[in-house]
Amino acid sequence: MLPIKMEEKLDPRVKRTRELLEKAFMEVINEKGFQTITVQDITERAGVNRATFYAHFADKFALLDHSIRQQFIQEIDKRMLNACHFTMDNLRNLIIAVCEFIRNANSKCKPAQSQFETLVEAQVKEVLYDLLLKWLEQARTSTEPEIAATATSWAIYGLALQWSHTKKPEAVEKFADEVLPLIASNLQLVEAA
Amino acid sequence: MLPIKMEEKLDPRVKRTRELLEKAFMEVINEKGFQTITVQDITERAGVNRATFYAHFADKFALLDHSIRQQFIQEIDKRMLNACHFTMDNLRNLIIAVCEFIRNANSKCKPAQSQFETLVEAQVKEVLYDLLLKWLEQARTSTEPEIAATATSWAIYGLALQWSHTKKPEAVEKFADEVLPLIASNLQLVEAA
DNA sequence: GCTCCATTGTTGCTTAGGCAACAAAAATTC
DNA sequence: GAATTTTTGTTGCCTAAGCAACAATGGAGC
Repeated sequence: MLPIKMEEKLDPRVKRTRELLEKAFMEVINEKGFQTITVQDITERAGVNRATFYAHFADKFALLDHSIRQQFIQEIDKRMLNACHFTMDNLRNLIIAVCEFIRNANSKCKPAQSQFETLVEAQVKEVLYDLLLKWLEQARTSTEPEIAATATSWAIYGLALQWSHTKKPEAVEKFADEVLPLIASNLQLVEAA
Repeated sequence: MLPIKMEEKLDPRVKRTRELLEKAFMEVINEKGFQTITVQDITERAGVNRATFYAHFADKFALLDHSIRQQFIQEIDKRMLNACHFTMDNLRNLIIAVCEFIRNANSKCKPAQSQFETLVEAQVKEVLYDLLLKWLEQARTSTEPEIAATATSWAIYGLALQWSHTKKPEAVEKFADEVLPLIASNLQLVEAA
């Protein structure tokens, strides 16, 4: 159950092809690095026609974007059994998910991948925004949901990034507890009767 | 490289679908047993449409046949790097492959699967026949290749089955060495200058 | 017996994927 | 820097897979 988009009953063939491409992409990228790989490398590994690749992604950069996004969504799924609505616990898990994701991204892509950081940031904030917006639309807020969602997504990412640079990884939960009230206040939620 | 049929450049989609069905079949069969599973179970697990199943197999029995055959072919592939032509070593490995395959089949399908033994026998002998025939057609024989291939395939299977009932599994290689001359004589090969 | 429900095969129609060929853009090589 | 190869996107045509609906079969339960 994806937290953002509910699975829109997409054609099994499409699902299969995307998964094959994503899987192959991760494999090949770990062997040769992003710069050197070609679309051919990916499609050959995936056992998918090259023309089919272009039916799904504009180029390998688009696949990279999509891949980052999917991995982050998976990170969320892993940590939040029910992300459909807001609870303090869900919010806490969400913060932890962002921290862990950034930490993994940094550790995996250490060499010369500061290029990736921008992409990661963009994807993560987008997913965060969508999820938070969904939560806020189901609740009462004292601000426009779009405003609160933007502020909160930026705040979460900024804090998580800072944490990943300074704090030790063991303290994720502690860190989450620390910033939870601050983040929550960004949501501008009004208590319901 | 399959030993029997050279890979006839079959459509990637066909290959994919068959593999998905085979994989799902093995999974489901290990969970519920062959009798109780339905075609739906298999196709749902595989993520393949039920109609597509029937485009490939007449029914679950046909898939069972195909599955047994494939597993035996895999057993051969595992043990024979180059099965394209006859050598004493290839023949020895072939004998070992049959022994191991029967042993595995018996150990896995202990309960109430004597029904399967007939199917296993049929498939194994068929694959053996095809492979031996290919070998013999590349060589000089003092008999019709079809005759020699039939006799040899039956002989190999019979001996392997007897071995699986009586001898201890450790002695596969020893057993193979023991029967190798006898089996080889069945091939009716004439030494080439 | 009977109904009810699940499963089976089959069918026509739609959609996604494979393939080959192409021109254009990058890289390589020399 | 010219020539050659590789890679890239794109296209039209063909085939395989998805889907929904159907009648038919076959149990399971009453």
